[in-house]
Amino acid sequence: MYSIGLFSIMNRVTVKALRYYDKVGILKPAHVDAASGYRYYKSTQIGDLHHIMALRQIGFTIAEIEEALAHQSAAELIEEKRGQLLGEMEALKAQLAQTEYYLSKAQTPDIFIKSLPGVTVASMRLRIANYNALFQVVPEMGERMRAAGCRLDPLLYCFQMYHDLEHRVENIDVEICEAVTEKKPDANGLVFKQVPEVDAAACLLHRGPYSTIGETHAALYDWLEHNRYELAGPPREAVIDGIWNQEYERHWLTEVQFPLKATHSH
Amino acid sequence: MYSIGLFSIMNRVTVKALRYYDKVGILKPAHVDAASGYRYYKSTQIGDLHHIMALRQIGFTIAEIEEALAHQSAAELIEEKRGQLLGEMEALKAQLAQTEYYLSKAQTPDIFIKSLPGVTVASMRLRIANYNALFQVVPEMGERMRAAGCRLDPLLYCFQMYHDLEHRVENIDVEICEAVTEKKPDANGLVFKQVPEVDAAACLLHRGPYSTIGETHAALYDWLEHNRYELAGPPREAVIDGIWNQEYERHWLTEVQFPLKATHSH
DNA sequence: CTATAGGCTCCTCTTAGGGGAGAGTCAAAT
DNA sequence: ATTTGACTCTCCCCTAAGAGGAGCCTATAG
Repeated sequence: MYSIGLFSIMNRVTVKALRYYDKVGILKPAHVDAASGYRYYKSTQIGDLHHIMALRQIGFTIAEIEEALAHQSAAELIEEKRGQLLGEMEALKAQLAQTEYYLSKAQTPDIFIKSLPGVTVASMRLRIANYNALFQVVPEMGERMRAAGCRLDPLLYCFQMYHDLEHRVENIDVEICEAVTEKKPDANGLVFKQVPEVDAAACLLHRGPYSTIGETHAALYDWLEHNRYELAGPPREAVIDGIWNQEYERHWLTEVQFPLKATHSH
Repeated sequence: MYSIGLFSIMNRVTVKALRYYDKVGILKPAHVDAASGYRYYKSTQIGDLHHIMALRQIGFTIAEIEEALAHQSAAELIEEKRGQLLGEMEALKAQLAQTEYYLSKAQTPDIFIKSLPGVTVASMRLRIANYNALFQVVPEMGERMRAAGCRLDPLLYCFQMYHDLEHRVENIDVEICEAVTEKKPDANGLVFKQVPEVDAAACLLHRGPYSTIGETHAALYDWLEHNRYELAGPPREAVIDGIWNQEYERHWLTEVQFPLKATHSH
């Protein structure tokens, strides 16, 4: 019989941990003195402790250890843990790629991966000569929507999707979408539809005029490559602040969004 | 100005998180209504939030983000984070190798990596014909120690080190060590010395008689290979329960300890 | 017999928020 | 003007696996 301190030193496990394992019930001392409350361990318990520590070292939580001890067949639990570990590994690799990207660019992190909501939109898809044409088309679309009796969703998610397979500055295939509260019958060039949710999109804010938005797109394309992601849908530009809102172009704000799917690593 | 709910939806960050960022001071709302306490955010704060979320996504803690925001030069913090991530990656790889080892052996985890304490020992190094000779040598060593006036360390760490370069069953180069409270002058074959601490050793319990201890050694050698570790010193056997203690051989208990160093990966 | 080392319980603290209670507030519809 | 329902507020408790420490009790060596 060993006192807790001796058992702790023998096995290089802290006294705190041994008391905790007692409390949660995965390793109860062989004997507890009724009068003093002192815990005493037997040498046969060294094996039990080894087992617990071995499981801890492959990443089992205490609850999982409890289950493993009860169930007696650890194999499927280990298989499951292996799956978890592989998942964590992927996440770590992605983070590592990101750090390396920002270090190589000597840039402060500004690309944020988030999901995009599914929304009901009024949309118009058309081919425009260049970016400036948007300033004419968008207000006109607003007119038509008012005429159709649409109400904007308070979410205020208005964006353009670019359907060309690469970034263009002329003759652009663009779809303008504005979130609305409900669908109306298609009319006057307006098409109402449901844009599905996107699980993950890399988002980068663009500040300033439209003329330089190509740089922001380029930065995201560059990022895609370094981080082993692929585009999973047309790039979007979500308009946040613009001409109707801010007098100076340098205060304009647009979020460029690239829907993602992971490149199969290996 | 956006209410917290709208700002939350726009950026796909929970309201709880925004309140938390307010509380810890990394993102204070542009305006807080004095009467109602309502938080209002401006569109310029979207950029700040993006920055925070980008840092979070590469693994920065809130405290590190605070520092990054204050210091303004994120590069060295990112470099540091990269180092941390690489460390975590190594740990994960080790865990993964372990899970795969146990799955391949259809074995329940029982190998426990721990450090070994540095101790002052009385030692005798000699060549013995076979394992059984230990039962003669060890008690004799006890006699000599008593004669020399040694006192055993209450730690009770008594072990043999095997200096042969591979496991042997005959003509064994063994060093018997028993932890003592203080050094005495060397005499009568006893050598007093300091055994240094070992950072990491793979430990596996052997139950039962000495005759089968070779299997336990073999299991550890096998484990070494699968887990890309190398032996960093002579294997040890730490005696826990033995003939002086337990009548039946099947109750004997010995911990086999393999000092480790990591194989340089890749 | 006493000093001291070791053991006991109980409390708080750690991350980054999540869940919920109870109360107050805002904006649209009546 | 009022109602209603959706939002928002603060406050409290919860997480995992112990670490750190306070205050008190006990085992053991001299």
